[in-house]
Order: sequence, then structure tokens, then C-alpha cells
Amino acid sequence: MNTEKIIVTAALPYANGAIHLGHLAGAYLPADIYVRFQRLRGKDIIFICGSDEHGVPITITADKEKVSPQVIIDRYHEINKISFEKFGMSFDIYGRTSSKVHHETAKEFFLNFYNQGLFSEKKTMQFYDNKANMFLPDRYVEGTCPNCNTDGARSDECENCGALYNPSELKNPISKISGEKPELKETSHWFIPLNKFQDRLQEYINDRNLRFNWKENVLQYCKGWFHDGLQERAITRDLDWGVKVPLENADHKVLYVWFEAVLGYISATKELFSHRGQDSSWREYWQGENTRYIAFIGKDNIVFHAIIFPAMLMAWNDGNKDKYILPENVPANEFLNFEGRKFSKSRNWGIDVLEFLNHFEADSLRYTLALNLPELRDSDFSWNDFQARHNNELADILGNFVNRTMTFVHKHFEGKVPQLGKLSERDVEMIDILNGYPVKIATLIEKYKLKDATLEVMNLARLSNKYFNDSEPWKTLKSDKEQCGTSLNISLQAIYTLAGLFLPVIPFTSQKIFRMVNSRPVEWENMGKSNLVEGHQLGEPVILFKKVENEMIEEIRLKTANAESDVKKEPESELITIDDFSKVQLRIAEILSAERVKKSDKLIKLIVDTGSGKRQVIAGIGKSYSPEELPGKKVVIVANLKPAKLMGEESQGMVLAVENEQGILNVVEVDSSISNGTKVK
RNA sequence: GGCGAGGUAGCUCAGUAGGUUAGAGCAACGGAAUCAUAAUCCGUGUGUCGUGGGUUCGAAUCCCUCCCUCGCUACCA
Repeated sequence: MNTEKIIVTAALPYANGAIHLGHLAGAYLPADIYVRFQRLRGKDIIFICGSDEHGVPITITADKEKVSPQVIIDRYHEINKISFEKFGMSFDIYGRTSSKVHHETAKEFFLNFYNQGLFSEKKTMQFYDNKANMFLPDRYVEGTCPNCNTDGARSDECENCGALYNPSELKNPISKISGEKPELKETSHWFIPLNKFQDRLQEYINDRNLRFNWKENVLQYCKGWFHDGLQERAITRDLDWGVKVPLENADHKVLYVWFEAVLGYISATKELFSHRGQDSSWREYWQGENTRYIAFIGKDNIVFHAIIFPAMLMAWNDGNKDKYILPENVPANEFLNFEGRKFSKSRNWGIDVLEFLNHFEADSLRYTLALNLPELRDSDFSWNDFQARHNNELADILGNFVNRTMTFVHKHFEGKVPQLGKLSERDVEMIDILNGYPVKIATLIEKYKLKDATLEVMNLARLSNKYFNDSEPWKTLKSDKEQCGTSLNISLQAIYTLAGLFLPVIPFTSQKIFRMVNSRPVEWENMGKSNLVEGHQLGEPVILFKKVENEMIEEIRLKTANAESDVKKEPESELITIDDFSKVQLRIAEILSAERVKKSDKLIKLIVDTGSGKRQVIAGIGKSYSPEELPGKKVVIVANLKPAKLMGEESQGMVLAVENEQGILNVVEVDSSISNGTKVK
């Protein structure tokens, strides 16, 4: 009979930046806690992750730095791999999608689907940027809508009027990459008909939800997709960076990254077993009937893991004898904020994992994040909370309990586990509590209630302190040494249980405790039993957590605050020539009248005098100004901006304004003596 | 504006198949103890459950209005 196997995957981080605390709380820490727990239960489990290394953003970063994409992915693959190691992620393998085995796996899937006749091939005219030497994705081309004449329309659809058209119909196309006029070239792409899988996907999700109780946020998300109806989706694109399309006449075409990245879980598993010298063993997991597959992700990834990946596996299973298993559950978390605001790479808001771990222990972070996981909604990380959790709970409650017990035993019992004597009611009660705890915690973890699980284990430390207090061993030491020994024996068993149950959350600390009691973890179910035998020699006590002082918090708080202003000082923008600048005509104009644009919360319709006449300008300043205070102001406008329609109103120019940290806009004004139409140089 | 999520104790968050006095951790206040990292333990909450209405014997929980926040998105910054 097949023993049950478990695959756990954590979302593949994109190798275009360093992971931050939000990523950890969203997917990685929950996955690691779950995996470590299942390992302690003796389960046959593999834990898979790796870098997602293809796609346009990586090539853009590479271009900016004038290096090859390989340099970028090598850099972030290394950074993230090391970050995860230091954070204590216990992946069995951390692969990468640039690996040979991944390219082969992805091509295999593509060819298999291709040969099944699953794809439809569509020829389209696509814009090509001769300067950048690449086909342009739709969102990188802007032009004027052939239907409503609005600027800013994409190459295939206008978001203003909703019209769909062929790229050849778009007027005045401009490449957003080079700013040049792109040329139309014919190209063809393959599409996967997700719509054909919708019914089965709905059934699948419904079934797994009934059996495994999916999270509400995941179900809601899927419902939205199903409601809109799944569409055919292109799985190839014109690019040189990625997995080459394995067909004749498909030069310069790669698999779309969303199609191949999820297959990285499978290819990384192949690599894992190949290292172990068991080349075909990966099938026992991915194609084993008795395998449970759980995919940990953040909410941004729900569609790929709950809909697209299952659809791909279904498609494979339809046409082949070997059948892949589908995810049993996709426990996606929401997002973690940082001091009340969203993590933002571009604004440099937040903190990288490596930076954090240069200042503090991984377990302090793991514990804090675990108690604050965004399991049901976005949650917040704050320095004050971090400090409080570390000091009041890890150091004071857990650390001090271990320390007071250990030092007591060393002082009065030669560092050996005292005998368990006659049991009082209180002793029996404490032993029962310890016995019951592993199941209690296991139940929570199985339901992915990791926050509650963590809180409950800390509650055991509280109960242990209470037991120690109520037993008053410092008194019984003189009055009844046997009873004193009994109290200490039970307290030591509590330490052992805490070390075991806390292992998934704070593994480094658990190891320290096990070393201190000179022992090793047993299987989860037995963790609450009397595992330290009488007379067993204990190791030396060490302080588990030193207090985090205010200065340490202030220091790092300042550092992260500075990081934000650094970016403002050095905005990433290309240098322009004086000629480029002279293309922009800035002129002084006087606001004659102002009124709100109907149904818009921030647009205000202005009539301005530009010296040579009146014109209408729509400005997005409605949240910062009321129409009454605007007339009379002399402002700076871009006079030669191509007209655009906004909310049905034509705008013939643009008012310059600055935005402060609260998002309040301030229009640039000049002295009232300046006459209308004056050119700004 | 559209779509989605959310507004519960000072802070971070639980709690909805509607039902006795709305919870946890932290903080705060009072007390006990002194083995221990000035640590621990006990006790203490008059919270408009965002607002206003509705359904109901009964609503944080269901329905509607409105306000606010966040994310995605369209909005000329």
C-alpha cells in the first residue's frame, strides 16, 4: 500500500527584486510552519520553491542597467535564496526556472498540448519596435483610438470607449519603451481555451472546498473570475528571454511566463530527486494517487494556482496515461502592510529580509509575523509591535520560564532531571494539559489557523509559568524536597513540550532548547509526554532572547525612513537633451472658471486664458481644491499636449502641480503680474 | 466611478447557518510573590461592534442608505 505523500509548494518569487516581510507573511512562513509540523508528524513530505526568472520586467531591468537578463536573475536568485536560508525556510529544494530541466519540462507540456490539438493559433498584426528590437506587448503601445479619438488607447482596445480593434487601425502609435513610432508586423500566437475548462474547474473547486474547506478569500476570488467567464489566453509571446517555443518557424517566441512558471514546481521536484539519484521518483509525488498537494501563495497569485494551473494539469491528464494530481488546497493569505502602508519597492517602503536579519534574530521575526499573519484580511507590521512581542512574550514569558527552571535545577538538583514523586492535584492537571497540547495545536495547523496555533503555544508557556508559580518550588525546596523535585520534573517536561510545539514557528530557538535539555524531538503526537527521564543530565542554560532596546528600534526605524527619501532624491529617470525639453511648451495661463466634472471624484473642468485664446483643460485636482478657489490663479500649463478626452470631456492641455506626502496636490502658480501666454523656460 | 475587501476595547486582531452578561494577546491600572532575563502569577474593560434605517421576540452577525479606509482598474499627476 502507498503511504500518503505531501507536496507543499510556496509561490516562486520573481527574480527581479529582493523579497520583503510581506512576502514572508503571505506565503513563505505559513508554508514553512506547515511543512515543519508535518515532518514532525513523520509525514513523507517535500517542500518545493524556486525563482521565477523569465518575463518582460526582468528584461527591462536588464536594459536599464545595461546588462544581460542573466545578471539580474543570478543576482536576485542568490539574494532570495540566502534570505530564505537565514529566515529558516526549510525547502527541500530552491530551484530556478532558467534551469535546463525546467525548460525541458515546460516544452514538454507545450508540445503535448500542441499535439493534442488543444491550442488555437491566431495570426495577428502586432507592433514592432525597431529601435528596441522587439515586439511590443499591447500595454506598451499608446495611440489615438480610431473610435472615439482619445489618446492613451492601447494597441488593441480603448479603455475610454471600450472599443476593440486591430492594431492597424490605431492612430499615431507610439512605443512606450523607446518613444519611437512602431511598425506593424505579422505574428502568430497560441492560445489555451480556458473557457472549455470552466465547468470542470468550478466542479473541482467546489469539490475540494467541500472536502478540505478552502479559505473564503480564495473562493471569492475564483467566483469573480468564473462570473466574468474564463477566456482564451495567449500562452506565447514575442520575446527572446524565456523558454523557447519548441516549434519550427517560432524564432523569437517564448512561452508566456504565467504558463511555464507554475511548472517550475514540477521541474524543481525533478531536480530534487535527480540530486538524490532517483530520477523517476518525482512521479510518486506528482502522479501518486495518495499524494496531497498544498500550494501556499499570496492573494495576487490565486488565479494562477486555483484556476490556471489546475486547468493545465487537467489538460495534461485528458491526453495522457500518466495523471497529475491537482491541489487539494490553495491557502492564500492576504497582504501584510508595513507601519500602516503597503510595501512598495518603487517607493522603497518596507524592509528587505536580509536587512532585517542583519539587526534581529530570524525567530523574533518568525514569531511576530506568525502572530500577525494576514490570514483573513490585510494586517500590519509595526516596529512597536515587533519590539513588544519579542520582549514581553519571547523573552519574558518563554525565555524566562526556560531560564528560571533550568537555573533552579542546576542550582539545586545538579542539573539532572529530578524524580517524579507523589503527584498533587495541580501536578496531574499540568501533566494532562501537556498531554493534550499536541493534538490541540495539530488541529489548528491542519485548518491553517497558524496565528491561533502560535498564540496557543505561547499560552502553554503562560500556563507553565503559572504552574511554576503556584508550585512554589523555592519554598518546597526547604520543606519537601521530593515535592520540589516533582514540580521541577514537570516543569522540565513542559520545556520539552514547548520546544517541540514551537519548532515549526521558531526552529532556531527550539534547537537551542533541545540542546539545553540535552535531548531531541520525538514525534509530534508524543511531544507532550514525559520525554525527559529521571536522572537525565541537562546541558547548561543559555539566555534565549535578549531584550530589544528602544535604541535598536529607533536606529532601524530611521534607516528605513531614510530609504524612502533617498529615492526621492534620485528618481530613476533617463536623461533628456535640451532639444527634448524644448518640445514641451510650458505657458502661463489664467484660470477663468472651474467646475467639477460630473461623476468624477477628482476631475475639475477649467476654462483658461492662454493669452492667445481660451481653452478647456481637465485637471485631476478635485481632491485637493474646490472649484471656487481656482479662478484667478495664474498657473503653468503644458500648451502643446495632444488633446485627450477624460470622462467625456475634452482636455486641451495639462496643469502642472506637485503632490505632497499626503497626496495633496498644489498647482504651480506664478505672480499675478505675469501676463497670460508667457512661455516658461 | 467600476470591481473586490474592510471599518469590533488604547494597539494588533478573533467572532456571521441571528440568541443568555461581545472575545484573545499586548498595553494600562491594582494586588501577590521573589526561583528567574526588574522576569512571573492573580484581579480589573461604561467597547455608540463606522452611520442611519429596515426585517425579527431578538442583529456585530441578514437587507437597504450613507460615510471612511485599502487594493485592482479607468481616469492629465
